[in-house]
Amino acid sequence: MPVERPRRRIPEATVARLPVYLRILAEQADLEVDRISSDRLAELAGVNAAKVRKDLSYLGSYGTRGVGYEVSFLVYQIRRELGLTHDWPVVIVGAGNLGQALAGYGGFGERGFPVAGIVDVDPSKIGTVLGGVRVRHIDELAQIVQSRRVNIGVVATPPAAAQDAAERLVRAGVTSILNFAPVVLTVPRSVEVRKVDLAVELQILSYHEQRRSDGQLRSVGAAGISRSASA
Amino acid sequence: MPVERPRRRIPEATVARLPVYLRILAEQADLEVDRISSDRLAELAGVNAAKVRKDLSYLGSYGTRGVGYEVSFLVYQIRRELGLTHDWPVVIVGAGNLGQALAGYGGFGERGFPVAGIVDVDPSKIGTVLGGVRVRHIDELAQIVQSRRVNIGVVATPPAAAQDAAERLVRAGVTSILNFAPVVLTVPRSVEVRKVDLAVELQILSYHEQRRSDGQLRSVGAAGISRSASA
DNA sequence: CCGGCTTTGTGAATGCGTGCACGAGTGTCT
DNA sequence: AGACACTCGTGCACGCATTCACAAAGCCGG
Repeated sequence: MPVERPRRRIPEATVARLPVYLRILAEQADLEVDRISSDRLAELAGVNAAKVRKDLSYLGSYGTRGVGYEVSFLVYQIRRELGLTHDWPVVIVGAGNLGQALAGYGGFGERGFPVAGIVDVDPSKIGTVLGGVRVRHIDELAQIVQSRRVNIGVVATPPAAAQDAAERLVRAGVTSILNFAPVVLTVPRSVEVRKVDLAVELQILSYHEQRRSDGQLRSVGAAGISRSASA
Repeated sequence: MPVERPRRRIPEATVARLPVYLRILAEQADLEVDRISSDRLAELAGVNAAKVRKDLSYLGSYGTRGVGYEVSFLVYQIRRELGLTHDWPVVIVGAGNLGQALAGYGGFGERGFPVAGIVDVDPSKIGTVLGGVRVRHIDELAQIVQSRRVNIGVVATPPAAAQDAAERLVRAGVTSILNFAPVVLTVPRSVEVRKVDLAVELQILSYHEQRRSDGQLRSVGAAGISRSASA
């Protein structure tokens, strides 16, 4: 009876915000703040206060009316709900530019996602050490996944190799994939995929920039747009 | 009168998918495919065919009933709508692990987002060359933004420096920001911000993993889950 | 030129997410 | 003890996004 079951299924939109709340709450805890209102948390998270309350209500009624939420308790509850009570080792496929940066980025392990292994096909890369982890051959993937109980794989290969990487991960037993390659991965429905695509993000920004200038300036010299930009 | 005005405002969800369609269509064009149906495009993009048609209908009625869409024409229309008819130089703030990877990642310039500059505060990094671009001091930011007509800034600093970086970008005249730092940026409403947060993505995956194992296995040995993993 | 086949474009139904508004607790001060 | 100020939890209404389903439109073969 150590844990209560989550009352209901938590909406995806809420799941996506919980990590943000968690980070902010952890910061507040470091600042010795022990209680926080939905208003304040909303402000720090850049969202609406009602949304914060509704989001948190999915975890249970852990606030106190007239007072707010106890920071450390909320941190605990969110961590529990997100499954962050233990580490989730990850394996990175692709030791190129991006794979190296990911491995070198310390924040991974700190935040509960230690790099259990990095693999690549390129023999020249194998054996090099990135962020304290030795690059191994991709054929060792299954072995790593099984011995280290890895559930999450990261695809950091060139686009052409991404689908193959994903299939290898799935065959090895991985059930969640974070995909950095600009490719739509095809995987069994039971596997959860999230993608991070820089080009897509930039193109979305481009759309808004284009729209901004469209129907405004017709003059050719796109001079100083700056100024009047106060926070 | 060279362009028709976009008929209506395009929904954000659609804007986020257009880049995906665009990439796929460009690939198809390379494969000498000159016509494509919404069904096929939906399959390649991993979405519903009706959604593809509705999305494309926001650009105008560019399909032919009974036939499909002409690939090259669609590519042109989407590029135009996304504002990809010309380059958008970007400036990167932060030449650390991530900034270096971003600069080194060639795909940036190729896709219409050349790196106009990289800046950092750390004197030891200034002068080094990343991906063909020399790292300059952050005080030169405004000068770079203005002389190169930069509208898009990338924040690749440590968390503690991100807000300051964003403010400097805004003051320099940047109107869109892509934020890689795990921090909620506060900027004027007129500035568009998109964030890419690895920790958040991993924590979302963690949630689903946790949920998967919850209420299922009570046994300790989490053996081979693989097999039966066909696309 | 007609009938059948294909595929688009879109109205309508449904579902999901957001934000308001307010009742229901809680703490504080007199 | 009672009144007041504060803040949570949530019902409700609204708007956006997704999906279905079908009429409209184009192609082709005979």
